[in-house]
Amino acid sequence: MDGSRRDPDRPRRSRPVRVAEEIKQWVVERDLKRGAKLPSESEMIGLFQVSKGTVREAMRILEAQGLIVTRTGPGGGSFVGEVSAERARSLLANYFYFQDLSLADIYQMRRALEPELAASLAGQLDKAQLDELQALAERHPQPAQSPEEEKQQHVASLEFHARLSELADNRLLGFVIGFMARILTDLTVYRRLYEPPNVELWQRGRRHQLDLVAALRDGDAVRARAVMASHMAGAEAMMAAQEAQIMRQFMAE
Amino acid sequence: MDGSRRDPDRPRRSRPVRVAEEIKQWVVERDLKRGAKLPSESEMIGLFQVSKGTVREAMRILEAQGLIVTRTGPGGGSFVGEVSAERARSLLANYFYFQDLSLADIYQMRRALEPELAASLAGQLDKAQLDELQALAERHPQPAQSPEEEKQQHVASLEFHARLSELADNRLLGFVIGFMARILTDLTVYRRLYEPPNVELWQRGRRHQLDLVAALRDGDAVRARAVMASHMAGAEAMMAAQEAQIMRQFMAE
DNA sequence: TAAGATTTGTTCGTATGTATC
DNA sequence: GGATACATACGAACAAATCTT
Repeated sequence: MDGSRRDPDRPRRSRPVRVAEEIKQWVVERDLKRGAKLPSESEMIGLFQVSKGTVREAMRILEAQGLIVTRTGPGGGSFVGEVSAERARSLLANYFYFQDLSLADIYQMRRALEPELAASLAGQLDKAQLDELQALAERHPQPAQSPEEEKQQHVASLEFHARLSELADNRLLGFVIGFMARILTDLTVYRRLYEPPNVELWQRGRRHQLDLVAALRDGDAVRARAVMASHMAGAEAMMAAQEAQIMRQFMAE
Repeated sequence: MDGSRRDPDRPRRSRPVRVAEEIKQWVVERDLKRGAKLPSESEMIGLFQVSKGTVREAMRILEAQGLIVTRTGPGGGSFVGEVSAERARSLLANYFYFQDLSLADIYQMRRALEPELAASLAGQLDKAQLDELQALAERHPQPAQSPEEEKQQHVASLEFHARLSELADNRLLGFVIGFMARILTDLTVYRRLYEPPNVELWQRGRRHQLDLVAALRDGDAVRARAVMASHMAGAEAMMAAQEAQIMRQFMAE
């Protein structure tokens, strides 16, 4: 009887992967914070009794996950590096590359979450933040003259939502909304989305953003929520005309 | 004048990282699907004119992101591998390790999303799925006798929500809810969460799950949404007693 | 069962690049 | 500019896993 036979479904983890896990644990155990220095390559070789190549593969694994950053030169080495929101979005986008998301799916989420964000932001922002949002909303006062301009304006509108998401106190709520804004932006930039410019709906959208900033300024959560809900309903109607579109792209880092 | 000076803020990307990006693009350009074979190590060496070590580091990067899997032996090599939901959750958890999420944040999201999921599932499930959910809800008919048992029951309850999330047609909605269920499960298992067993609230939660399955069976979206909303309100009250808890752990793969 | 073929896995020695002092 | 301390990259050799015969 050999109890140590491994499950053939779960392939044997290679040494670099195991070393990466050990390093991760090594960091967690010591509760190292962002910027803390990890042992050097040669120290790792001694610590884990593996060759340089194996250590380097392990480091690349951690680096790909955004957990460490590496610098050359004296005083260089590997350091604990906070995973950036941008990297997290990229890694998550890889997952949805295979998932056949539709625009309807995204708008179902936005309908549920964006009003919540709007309400939670009322009365929480300082003047500079409110002014910045207002400036974003006030760009492109004129209706688009060409499909290209239309595209730009739509990206700008999504930027408004992305900025809003960064201000969220609830980082999970902010991340999910920012993630959706990014997907929609990529779709707008790389694909032709919103082909038929709909001037009237566009104007309503712009109006909504300005109304929202006003409500946030007044600290009126109820109105902020209502305005955003109405905005989402309008945007969704804009989508309804579009075919169900599939996300199918690796998104660059 | 040297126009090719690089920005010192954005460190030079190492060769393995660049090769990984090229391979990724190589795959996207050819629209390779899950299971498609990539060039062998030796072919990569020729293709990108780099050493074996560099190729291997590049492969580890892609592997860490879940984009490829690798097998040894004849017929082995690297293959396009769909990113699993489990891996996506792990990678995202790495991000939130640094983000100071509170239980209040998670429950704000659940309040907004779980009722939406419940409503969208009404009338969409077959008998086997409904029976499975019912079986999950019917576990632990008796109130917990010990803190340990209490913990087990709470994990089981979260399993109900996790299973529900897998059934979602909207993969983004399902993923986010599943992610939260996982975080809460980890917190329950690794930390002492819900220390004071509250029998009454627990019973209400169990009742809600059974009511929800019944509503789903009837295809009654309105009732499903209402039941879930009530369930979330109850669960949140359960949380209110708890201190604001911080997520602070790398979550294992 | 055993041998051979194929492909990834791991090590080591050496050389080069890069940033600091 | 030179010395120093790191990571980066290469190439050759050997080990291990796995499929075929």
